[in-house]
Amino acid sequence: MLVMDRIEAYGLQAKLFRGLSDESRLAILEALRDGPLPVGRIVEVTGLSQSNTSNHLRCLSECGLVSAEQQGRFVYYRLADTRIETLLRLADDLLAEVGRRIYACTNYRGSTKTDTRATGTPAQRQGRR
Amino acid sequence: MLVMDRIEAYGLQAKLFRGLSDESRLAILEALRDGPLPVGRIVEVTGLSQSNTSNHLRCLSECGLVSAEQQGRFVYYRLADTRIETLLRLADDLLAEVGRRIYACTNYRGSTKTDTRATGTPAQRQGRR
DNA sequence: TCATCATATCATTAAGCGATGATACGATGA
DNA sequence: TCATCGTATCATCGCTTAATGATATGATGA
Repeated sequence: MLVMDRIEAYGLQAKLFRGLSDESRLAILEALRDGPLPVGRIVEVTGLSQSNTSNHLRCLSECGLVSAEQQGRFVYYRLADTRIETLLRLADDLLAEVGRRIYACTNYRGSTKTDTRATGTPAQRQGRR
Repeated sequence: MLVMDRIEAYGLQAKLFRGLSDESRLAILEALRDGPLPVGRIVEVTGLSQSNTSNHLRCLSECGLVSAEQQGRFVYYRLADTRIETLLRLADDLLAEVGRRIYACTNYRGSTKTDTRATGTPAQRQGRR
């Protein structure tokens, strides 16, 4: 069977991986590994701006990667499926082997860029408070 | 430990997932599941253009997802690690559950777009030959 | 009701990145 | 050596999309 005939199917996989292909979203998912958190807490932990965090959460939520639950004026987010963790761990395993090469891969500037969130690195911002 | 302190680490994961977040590259990886193939064969199977295929192969190769081996004037590509297959299968599992939502997710136009490779869909192009 | 807090939305901007077409490279056989 | 085949490279273009700042929405308590 020609792969071509099923190329449409890759759209979904591509979307899933695209959702996971952003440092900020990965940081959010990681933050949620230990359990549900309200948005404000996610903002603190990740160092992302409030609107940026909210945008990413909407993205993750619409894609079914996280789920939301309102409690009072807080909205708690949690990982929607345990397999998301599994996927992330498997990626870690793979990275243990090919990580060095991926690091050297210049096709995607995403991870090599100087951090553009707010000003300076998250660590720097943390120090400034 | 604040996730923030390790945010740099997500760069690698992000890159890995970004490498997997493209329909064309997924099609190429799928094509290589059954064993090594020369570039020309990949071009046929996926319906991608030659230069486009070559570009993606370079990307995948530099990131360590596929490996290349020259044989005569052909260059055979293969999956570099079995865990790549595992990762793709796990993604399939996850998609079985959240696939519908991801399909409805409009944050990424990538997979919903009308196919812009060459003219028309790959299937249409195949029929034209 | 009003002020405030927590979160969401939106327009804008700048950069990322995939596809293409032309061209270069390198191996092979005549 | 020359023509050809298989593959790689490169510049260019247009769409995609992450981040920001301002603003809106909605819940809560005084």
